[in-house]
Amino acid sequence: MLDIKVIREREEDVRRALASRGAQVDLDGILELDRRRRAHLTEVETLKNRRNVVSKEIGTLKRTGQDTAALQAEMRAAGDRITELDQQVRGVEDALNEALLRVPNLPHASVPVGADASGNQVVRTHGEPRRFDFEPQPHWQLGKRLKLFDFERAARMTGAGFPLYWGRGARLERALIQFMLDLHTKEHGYTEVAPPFLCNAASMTGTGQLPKLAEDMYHVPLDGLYLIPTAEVPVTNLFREEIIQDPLPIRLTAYTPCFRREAGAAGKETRGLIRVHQFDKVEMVKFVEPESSYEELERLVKDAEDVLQRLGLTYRILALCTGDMSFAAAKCYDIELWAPGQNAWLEVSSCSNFEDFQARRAQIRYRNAAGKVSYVHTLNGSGVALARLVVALLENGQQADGSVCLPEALWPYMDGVKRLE
RNA sequence: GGAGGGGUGGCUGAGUGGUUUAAGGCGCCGGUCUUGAAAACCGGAGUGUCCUUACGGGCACCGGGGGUUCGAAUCCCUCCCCCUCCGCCA
Repeated sequence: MLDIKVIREREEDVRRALASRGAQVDLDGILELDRRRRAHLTEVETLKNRRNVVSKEIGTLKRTGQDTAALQAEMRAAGDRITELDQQVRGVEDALNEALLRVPNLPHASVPVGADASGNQVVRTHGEPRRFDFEPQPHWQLGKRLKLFDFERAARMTGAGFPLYWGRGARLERALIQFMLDLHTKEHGYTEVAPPFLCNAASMTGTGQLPKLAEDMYHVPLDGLYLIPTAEVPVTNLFREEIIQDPLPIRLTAYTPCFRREAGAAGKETRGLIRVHQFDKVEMVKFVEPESSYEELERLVKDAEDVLQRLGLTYRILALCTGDMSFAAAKCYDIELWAPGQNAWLEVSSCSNFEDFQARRAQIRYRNAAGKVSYVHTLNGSGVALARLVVALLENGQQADGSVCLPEALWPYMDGVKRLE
């Protein structure tokens, strides 16, 4: 959420920044609500002041046995008017808040300007796409022959897009989770947390999934809960409505499954594991002081890259442009893996700095060096998302006979199994 | 799911309708004293928001929301959470 004071005082800057990301926002309407809110407040608070003073006076008069009927009658009328004005204030505040919750974050000055994904910039590429002396197969063929997963049975028990891993496929999934958590906790300085997989509406609003993206989530109306689309939600909301007492930065990592309805994506990239309704992911989340958040963003990307480098995979880093960034991000890097069976790059991580956008929504604050309470900056990034990581491992490690060589870093996690065959 | 007990500031803990502008204690910050520290003493300190160039002032906040009243931490309704016991259960 943007600070209404910033909108009020730097209206033209805000307009320009929102336009650069192609956002349609009724700033005039928001500013008008803001004006009305303040005008109403001034009026009702003057009345309340009078009521407080007179009520105290009534108390004093009554103690000395004097008649207060006239004053009480006057205050009753004032009370009615206060009730009326309070309702107006609430109405305006609700409308203002509702509008502000739908305004996206402002892009950082370093974000490339562009209208859509074609404006994204390749920051760096690591490794070379592997050359094959045979026709590389897509992962669904490799996985079927090696009995790593069973999409047909999973579709029968649940539905399309809910993968079922089998045998060494299931083991590979678990091994990768373990490998990534170990790396982040033992070498990158993160603390592991294991959060709930469902969150309430307030948490979903805090990180920015609600109100705009409701149709992208699985909802359990009976309990008012949503299945998490990413561990970002529970882990960022860990400190919701708190003034954090622990020293910053706080770096957390969590494994969770992720659930996404992928509304509107039907028929697109739906084959195999590329786009699914449930996938596993290891996430990294940081709470930092504003001064260091961009430094922390670069470190976050490095921590995600380390996973891929140790697995010997070819990837590239994209700086997303203004028009392609997600709602809450001020700056975002995507990491894409090369998948030879698709002849395409697959997004396996999105590393974002939200600055104080989520912190303001979720009321996550800390005391700065001067002792003043202020909003933290929040960041998160996948480190990394599993299903597509498995795709890249299978397609890059495949041999002419259809077997798959696993990178050395995984051998200890696979009981020494070096090759799936 | 049933019954009972609770939710007050960073922590602890008083407060059942009007000098409560939320007592006291602990912790915290500043000062005096000291070579330094501790102790003691003195002082300070919440969050949000509105008005104001500033100085300063107002309003709101005692788990959330609503109500009664001239006036609510206090009374009423409702929801949430925590604790104890019972039931069920991996």
